[in-house]
Amino acid sequence: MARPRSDNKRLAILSAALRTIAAQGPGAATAVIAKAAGVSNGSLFTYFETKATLLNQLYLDLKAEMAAAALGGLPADQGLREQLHFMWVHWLDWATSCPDKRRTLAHLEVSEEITAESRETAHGMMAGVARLLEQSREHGPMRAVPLAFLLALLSVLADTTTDFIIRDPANAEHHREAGFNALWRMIA
Amino acid sequence: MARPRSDNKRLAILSAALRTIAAQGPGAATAVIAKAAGVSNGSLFTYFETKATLLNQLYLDLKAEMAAAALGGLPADQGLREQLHFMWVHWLDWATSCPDKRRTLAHLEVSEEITAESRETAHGMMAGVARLLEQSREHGPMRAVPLAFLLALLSVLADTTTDFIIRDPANAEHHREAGFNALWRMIA
Amino acid sequence: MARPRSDNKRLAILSAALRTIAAQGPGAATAVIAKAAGVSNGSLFTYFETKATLLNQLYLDLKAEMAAAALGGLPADQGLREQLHFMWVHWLDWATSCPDKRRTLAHLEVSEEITAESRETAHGMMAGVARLLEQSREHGPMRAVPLAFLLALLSVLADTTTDFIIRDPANAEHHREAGFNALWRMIA
Amino acid sequence: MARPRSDNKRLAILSAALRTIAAQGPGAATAVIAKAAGVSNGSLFTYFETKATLLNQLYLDLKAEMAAAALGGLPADQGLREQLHFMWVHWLDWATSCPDKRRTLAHLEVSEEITAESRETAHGMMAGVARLLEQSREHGPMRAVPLAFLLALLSVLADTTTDFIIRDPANAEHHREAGFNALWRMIA
DNA sequence: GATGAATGAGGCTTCATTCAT
DNA sequence: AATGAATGAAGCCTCATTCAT
Repeated sequence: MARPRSDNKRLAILSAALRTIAAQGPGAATAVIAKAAGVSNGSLFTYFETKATLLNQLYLDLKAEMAAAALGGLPADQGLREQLHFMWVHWLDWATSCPDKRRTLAHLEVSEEITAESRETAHGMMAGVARLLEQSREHGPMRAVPLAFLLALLSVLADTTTDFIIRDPANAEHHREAGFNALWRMIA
Repeated sequence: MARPRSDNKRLAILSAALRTIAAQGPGAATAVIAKAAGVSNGSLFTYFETKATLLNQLYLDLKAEMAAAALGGLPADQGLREQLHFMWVHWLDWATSCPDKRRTLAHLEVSEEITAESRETAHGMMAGVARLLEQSREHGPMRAVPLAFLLALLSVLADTTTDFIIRDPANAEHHREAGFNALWRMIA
Repeated sequence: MARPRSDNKRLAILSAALRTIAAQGPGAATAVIAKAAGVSNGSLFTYFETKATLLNQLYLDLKAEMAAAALGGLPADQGLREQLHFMWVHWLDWATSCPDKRRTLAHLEVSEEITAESRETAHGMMAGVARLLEQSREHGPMRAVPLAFLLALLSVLADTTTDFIIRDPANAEHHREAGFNALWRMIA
Repeated sequence: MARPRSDNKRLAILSAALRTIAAQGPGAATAVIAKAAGVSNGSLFTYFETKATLLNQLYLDLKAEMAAAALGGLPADQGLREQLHFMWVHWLDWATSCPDKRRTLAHLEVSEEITAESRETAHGMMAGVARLLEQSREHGPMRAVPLAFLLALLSVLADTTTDFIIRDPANAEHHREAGFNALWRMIA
């Protein structure tokens, strides 16, 4: 099977999967996703060999988008705290402004269908974040723990903070800063 | 009087569900769970009206067990930091010593099948932890954030730390303390 | 298995079956019937070897009761038309006053579970009605058709008339007489 | 364009349902019907959303066919008695020549699965018969009873007569005329 | 005998994937 | 390549009947 031609269709499927999974979880039927994409039942399988393939791709796309949002435009000329704060703000902005993406990502993160390889790749996308973290903690109390540990902590902190912002958007900025300060106290 | 409903069997089903879901996720077939419990296909449904019922029950049991582990034997006569540390240690001990329970709980936590009511009940089980947290942060930098936020942070910190201990058991104690110190820096 | 002792229980089951089947059709679960009878699940099967046995017994009981209602107190000293009218009135009275019995009988009449033998036996219960019919049509236009045909016609006439009485009870007497007159015109 | 939904297959399923239900009643398993239709288990559900849908469709089809048989080619230029007789003959011809259809229709008529709407629609198909009946009874003894009552009587008369023809086909014509004469005496 | 738990064969329906058009 | 019908393996749950207590 050659590479299918229409990139549009491929993207439509990915986007439909995003919306559908946000609403129904990863158990959403491929037929439903296809219909949401305006594409036939069977076409889905010319673009993605398998439902798992689609899920993994979606996972990687979302992770990449999230990483890009977090890392884009980092003010390299400023202090570490400012850079980390910048990243934090953009990460949370992304997460709170696309609740579907966040929700779907949360679903996929715990899905059995996502392969170890995908998780590996996704991990790599956060290299920039990791680097920033590495520098930030260099002289701090967590200078000796595995970096991966720190990264995981950052991730769940961001996630939890996002939850609270979504639940109580009136105090978005307040929660955001509280979360960041907690993070900074932890590592620096 | 007829054969009484056997508590053993009930527990066997719960335990089989635990093991099976740890391995296959909440999508595990009831038939598989039944067989793992050494019970007939239909018997499962005399003990649990529905698959969802079983899942919710399992969720509540695990939560209760976790809360009990975390809160049992709290040294009320010691300082807050000591008490919180005590809780932290016992919580992580429980989580690292029953990886299946932890894994299953993680699965259920994000499952669509768990009702709001169950989550509510589970939340109530953590009241003791919440109280401890409340006192610990009373004069600290997070004295103004919603307690629920703090509780959530504690929970994901514990979870993440557990992950690292399981992945690298040789340094269990080290990770455990690193996690606790991070927590304490955050809140106190 | 010896003859079980409690006739009460046997009757309770029969009566529960009557009510339950009226409401849910012959597909009603034996467990439901047992519970309605205030009897255990398994007891039902010490009184009736099989669900089919129960259904057939119920069928026969209802048929017998209906026949008895129709034939009881027949004024043997009066004319044929009067006797047939008497029977007609009592038949319809019975049918309209116990809608559950009628409904259940209708269900059983078309059930696959009722054996040919039961139908035979039930047929025999209508011998009195048949005799009356035989005499009534003796010199009429239907003197040559099989008696069974006539009996069947009488039966469906009565049934249909009952339907209309139940649907429009305000004109019960009117429908009843219209039905009888139609019958009489047909046969005499 | 994909393989179009095959009318053949649809009809095969309907026909298999007809045969299977005639033999086993409306409790017949969808799997059995599918196999009888030479179709996969799941295909049945691409043609009929639900077992109930299939049953209702079958009911309507049979009713329509029966009505068409009864009303087709009505000699409008002849007297009422002749027209009614014509209808009677054709109705009975249809019923006796397709015993399966008749049997299945009888089963469906009393099934819980047939919706009120289907019954309504089916009722409408008999409008032609109703009209004929209306005219026939206009000056007769039943001129005052509800037309629906008459229609019901006609229906059970036809049904009962069919039974006897099937049971004793040697005297088909005889039974047929006896039935018709009884009907005519009743209404005209 | 009475009870109700235990059994396991189906029943209906969904769904990922394949295949004819 | 696109379509959507076809497939059949599960999945959850029901239920008549049996059996331990």
